[in-house]
Amino acid sequence: MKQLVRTRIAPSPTGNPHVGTAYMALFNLAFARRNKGSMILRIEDTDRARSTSESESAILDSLRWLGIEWDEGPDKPGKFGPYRQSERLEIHQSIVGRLVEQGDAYPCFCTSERLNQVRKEQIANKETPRYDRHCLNLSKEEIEKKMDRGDPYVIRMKVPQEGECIFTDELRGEVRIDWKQIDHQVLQKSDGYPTYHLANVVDDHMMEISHVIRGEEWISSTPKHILLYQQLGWDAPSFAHLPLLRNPDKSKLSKRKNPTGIFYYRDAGYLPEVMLNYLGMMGYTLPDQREIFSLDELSESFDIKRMSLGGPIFDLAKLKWLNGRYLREKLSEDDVVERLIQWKLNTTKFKNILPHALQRLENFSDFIPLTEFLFNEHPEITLENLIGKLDPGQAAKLLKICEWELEKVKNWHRDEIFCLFQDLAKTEEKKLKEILPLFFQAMSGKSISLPLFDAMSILGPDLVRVRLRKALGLLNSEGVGLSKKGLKVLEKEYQQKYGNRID
RNA sequence: GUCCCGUUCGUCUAGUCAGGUCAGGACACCGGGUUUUCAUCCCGGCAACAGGGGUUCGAAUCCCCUACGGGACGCCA
Repeated sequence: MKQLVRTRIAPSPTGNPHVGTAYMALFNLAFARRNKGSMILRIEDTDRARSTSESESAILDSLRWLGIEWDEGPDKPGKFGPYRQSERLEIHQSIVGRLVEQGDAYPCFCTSERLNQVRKEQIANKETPRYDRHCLNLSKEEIEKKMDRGDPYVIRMKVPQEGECIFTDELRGEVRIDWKQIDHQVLQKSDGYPTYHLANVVDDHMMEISHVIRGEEWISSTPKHILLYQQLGWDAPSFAHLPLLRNPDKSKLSKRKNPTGIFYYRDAGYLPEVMLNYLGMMGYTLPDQREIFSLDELSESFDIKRMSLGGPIFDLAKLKWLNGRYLREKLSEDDVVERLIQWKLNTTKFKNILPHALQRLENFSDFIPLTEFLFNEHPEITLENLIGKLDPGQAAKLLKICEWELEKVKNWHRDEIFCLFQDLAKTEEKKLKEILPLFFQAMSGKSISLPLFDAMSILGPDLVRVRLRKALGLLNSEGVGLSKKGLKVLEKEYQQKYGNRID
């Protein structure tokens, strides 16, 4: 009797929906459909500090926009819920309790300061950073004493000292990793929430996931997961690790180097079915090698063994070409009109824009030139206009700081952006008026345009980030940007003045 | 640094499992044609089996080593 195929995607709601998530979702879905199984969407929100419900709904929206459908999820109750890990806390804690009782896990009272110190020393001694098992052999009395005192603690897993973990990756075959390489991973944090490793094993088991299809980045922690399955007496699912999408420099796709937000592509005017089609040709070809295909066509013949394992570079040029082909081959003219309206040429969007444009209009024909940059993926900018009266180095610095600061914006609204610029000007000891032309240019390529903060809020974080980066790129290519050294210096300075970066 | 994974045109890839066609297609690029411009479209061109050893009559394909690239090494996922 063949086991029912159940796959899952497990995004963590900690930021902008990422094309990598869509990439994994696509193949999980294709695999599930091909095998008449189901795909589950599970929200991995065990990081209480970073998870937000805005991000969660953004992820759901972005996947829906792409046409990715799940059979069970937080919005689609099924037999195996809840589908949000934060709502499964009791389950996770009881399993952790069981592991402790069995002697497969133990409490650890080490402070993060101590851990950092140990890690530092290990790196200095050229050792592999790893938990030194300081708390492994605490006596019952000691543990009780510390707990009674209310000392914060985590629960760590116990890992064999000898031998190796051997598991089969569906795509790569046998993988062997020495248990010595595996750290005594934290299973439960001091706030009582499980870590990914614990929660994902427990939930995959309880949700009867048959195939774990995830990114290559997880290979090295798979032994931890296998061990947990063993300790809990559960059968492990099959594992298939897909290659990671890459930047043009071959590093793992990151928003610092590439637009990685799903909404970037939506807002820049790409069709969702093109995104899926394009993602589908990253690491995969249909047996007949056709290049234009729908999700259904992909699913119909999908064979995971056909995945190629080299990390594919996400190439905007080919994506653009593909989108062009859909526009002129797959859609009728009526369709295109309809989709164009859906995109930005609609009343809602115009109503959004008009208040900021109205004072600057004399007749209708002013509207398009004035707002053109809101509809343009890449407005043209020139070095001279960009810099204006600023010193080029200063301009580069401001753009970079702004890019970093913008990452901290929680609610992408005019007012918050305004505050950010006020602080920026103050901290850099400039008048707001002095620094704004730079950003007008970076956003619109013009000096006559809409109010900056409103324009930025309409553009959204993804398009804004790319524009800032493009301006920075222009400075660099003209040899007046930030050098590598300059960037390092700036980073330090930034940290002092603005605090840590997040990205 | 340690471990793991990977490597076919600049890019996405076919071919690898079952060794035997000048290594095929697509993007990009270059050239030509159609088009009042541009784009589309059509035709053509450039361009790769990372390197070295084996096994074999024969290796992109099987084995080993090296190099290079990537990933992991968090109370992130």
